[in-house]
Amino acid sequence: MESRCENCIIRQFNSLRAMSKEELKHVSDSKITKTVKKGEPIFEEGDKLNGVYCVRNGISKLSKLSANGKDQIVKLATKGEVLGQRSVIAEETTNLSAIAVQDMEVCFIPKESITNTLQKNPNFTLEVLRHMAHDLKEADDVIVNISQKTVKQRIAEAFLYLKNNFGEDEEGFLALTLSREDISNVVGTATESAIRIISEFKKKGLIHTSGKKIGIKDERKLVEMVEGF
Amino acid sequence: MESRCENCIIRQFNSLRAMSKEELKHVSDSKITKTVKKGEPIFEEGDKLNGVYCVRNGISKLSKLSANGKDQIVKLATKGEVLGQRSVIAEETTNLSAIAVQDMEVCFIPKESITNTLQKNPNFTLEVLRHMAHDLKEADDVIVNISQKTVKQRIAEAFLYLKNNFGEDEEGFLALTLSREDISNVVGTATESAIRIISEFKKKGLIHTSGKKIGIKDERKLVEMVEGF
DNA sequence: TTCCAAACCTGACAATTGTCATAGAATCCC
DNA sequence: GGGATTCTATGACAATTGTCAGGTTTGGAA
Repeated sequence: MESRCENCIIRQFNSLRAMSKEELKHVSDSKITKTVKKGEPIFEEGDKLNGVYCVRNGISKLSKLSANGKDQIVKLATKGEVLGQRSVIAEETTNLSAIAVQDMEVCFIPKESITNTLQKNPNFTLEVLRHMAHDLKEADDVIVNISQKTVKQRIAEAFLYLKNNFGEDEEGFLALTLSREDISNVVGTATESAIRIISEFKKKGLIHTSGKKIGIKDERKLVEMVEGF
Repeated sequence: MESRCENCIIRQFNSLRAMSKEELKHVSDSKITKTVKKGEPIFEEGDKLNGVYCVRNGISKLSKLSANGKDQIVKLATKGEVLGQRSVIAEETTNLSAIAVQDMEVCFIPKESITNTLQKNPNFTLEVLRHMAHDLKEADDVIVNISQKTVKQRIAEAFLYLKNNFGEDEEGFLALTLSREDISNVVGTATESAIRIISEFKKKGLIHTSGKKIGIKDERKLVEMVEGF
């Protein structure tokens, strides 16, 4: 069991790689490793976070509750991503809930380690800034997609996204299995609509399913659908 | 005519305030002040930006073209905001177009001044980071609103937003007058739908209009509508 | 294994929204 | 000032999407 941040490979994927040896050591000494079971929250909307969570394993959905009682999933975060950064930097309660969609292993890093380094190590700050710039661009893309594409297109796009970002298992099913409700919360539609469209895709031979698992059968047609043909 | 950044009040509202005297001097020496007429672009989606633009006056819409040929307005930027930061930091072409919706005065700041300072002045970097964290949160909110609220609710919300952020003129009309098309691009709907709903609001006495100008008449009802009553 | 709850699925219908067509109003430019 | 162009407005209709109301299946706990 690898328990020192200095030796943690995950670090290479996020802004922690810009930390100095000493800073990392400090982080490692103060961090707490936690396991989170599927369905359990890491934190919830409105929480005041005392640190950030570095994802070592598993996948989390970041969602926000809307006035009508439905969750909107804003992002899916996987290994290497750091959750709660925005909230710690802005010194605000978090605007999102983070809930595990798979069993997870995360490292809690107290905010002092982060804020100290932010003030002293410009490379680290810049690295964090770059990550946030990337997130912001992705958020802009989501806005455009959600407002200008039909539900059908958004669902097709979601499947392609899942394949490209989380891959497939040996049998050709998407490695990340989401419930129909989660899918509908990603694309921002009613669960029934999502189910209906999934059935339609199955009938048309675009995908195949086995229980909750979904496999992509005709990627090209899905791409065409996303692009509006 | 105030032309030195050191003396520019606008600076107090953005991350430039975290710059040192010398850094500001350098920025001031290298900046170029431009005027942009209503309807003209400051930059367009896909441009490689050689710097950022600090808004001294006027308002710009930040938009992105979707596959179906419609623009989606992602943000309205006013006095004090810095445009193009994300793109310069991520060293990518810009993902958004910035077009003036009012006559504007902007200062172009070459990216070297920015990137140099980012590497040397952690306070500045942190300040930029805070601003971006704020933008990201706002983007999350937009995602939830657009996907979970009806067009009617989003239009009501847009009017309230315009009032709160840009104020009203002496006669009680919203100070920022947008075309019906821009309004529809803010809320992500067809222009005809936006027009229809505006007419409906007028009939119900929620707003009054005079040409393109729109004034809020019954703010409480609008708020209730946004919240789903 | 069996039972229960949760998740999935489908139909019927209504509400919302987009599209197309057309006409009037405002604005710009010569 | 007048004509062209763009913006606003409205009707009619179709397509999309949401809601409600049932079913069936699945998965996990007792």
